[in-house]
Amino acid sequence: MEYTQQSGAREPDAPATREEVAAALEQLAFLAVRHLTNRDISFTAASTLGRLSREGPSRLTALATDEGVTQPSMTQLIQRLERQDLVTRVDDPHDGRVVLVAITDAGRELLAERRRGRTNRLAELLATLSPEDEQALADAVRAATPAFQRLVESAARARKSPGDTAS
Amino acid sequence: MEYTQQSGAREPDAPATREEVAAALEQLAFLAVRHLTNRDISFTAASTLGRLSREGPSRLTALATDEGVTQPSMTQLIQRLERQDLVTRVDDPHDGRVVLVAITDAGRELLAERRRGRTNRLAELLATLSPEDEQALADAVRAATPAFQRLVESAARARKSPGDTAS
DNA sequence: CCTGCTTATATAGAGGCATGATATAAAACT
DNA sequence: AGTTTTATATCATGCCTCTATATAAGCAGG
Repeated sequence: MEYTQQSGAREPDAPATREEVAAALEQLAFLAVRHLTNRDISFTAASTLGRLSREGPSRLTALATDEGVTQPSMTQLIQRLERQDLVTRVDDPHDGRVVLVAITDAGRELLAERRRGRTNRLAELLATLSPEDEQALADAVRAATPAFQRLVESAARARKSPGDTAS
Repeated sequence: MEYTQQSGAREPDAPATREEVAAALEQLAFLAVRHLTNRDISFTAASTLGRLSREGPSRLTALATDEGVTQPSMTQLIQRLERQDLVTRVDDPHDGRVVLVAITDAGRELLAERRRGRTNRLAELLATLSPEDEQALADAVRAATPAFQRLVESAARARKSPGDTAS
């Protein structure tokens, strides 16, 4: 714990505190969840499909740990996705225990479809803003992207080695 | 549909497109769900509690429509929250049909606890960044906040009057 | 007052999604 | 060969959501 927990009133020119950034990111997250979420498949399902799309066929247990769910949860999820023809299962010739899960073309199409839907909804939302606001938002996104990218990577690492404060 | 759907290659100095903003928000949503989510209660449960905290006792049906779930879903959710002593139900003296749902002190405490947890986790994450990255993120958040605030309000209005493209 | 319409909430049944505990089977290691 | 470890599956349970339907209170007209 090396950050300082500030809670008093701030001067007008003071830099944004971590708490400010946290609050803003939180609000952003709520917006994202409420307006960019498709109801068709679950978050874990979408995330797993995306992973299979990026990284190719994977073992069940690897998927489970990467997605942060238990192995039985992943088994069930894969069974459902299989029923929907979004993934297929192939036995590993080198190891009779493992099952390799691979995304199907239908799975890829679903991912693309979801992405289109999200982008369109967001575009509609952005279209309600004034051009100045939209520009400000776009500039901020541009400016923040590299740092945010590293934040996401750091977060991914944090998941692997759980030095977290228990929650 | 008055926005233009751009999809070609972009010049290096081109302004951020809506697709870029969408991608950024998407990544943020993933980060949020993976790292800012407490497993104790669901998203809808937390959001409903927050609403009850902000807006005071409300009818079941009003909560359902505001949260975008069906009335039976809200009935069940409230039943669960009631079992956990996070909300209470009071009969409306003016209308024998309605049940007013109110947050309890325990509910408020849970909200505060969750917020503390999220902020702390995010602060830890931010602390892993270089000072430059953290500054960049803070500056971007500051710059984007007013526009983003209006975006959130616009989004809230959009939920009320569903002129959406079906998804 | 009684019939019928609307509104507010509840119940029933089904499926997705997660869990912990446990079973099975293949691989690996004495 | 026997034991342990690894990979996956199954079971029972609970949350969360849905659609369809039931109950019950308010409301309107005869």
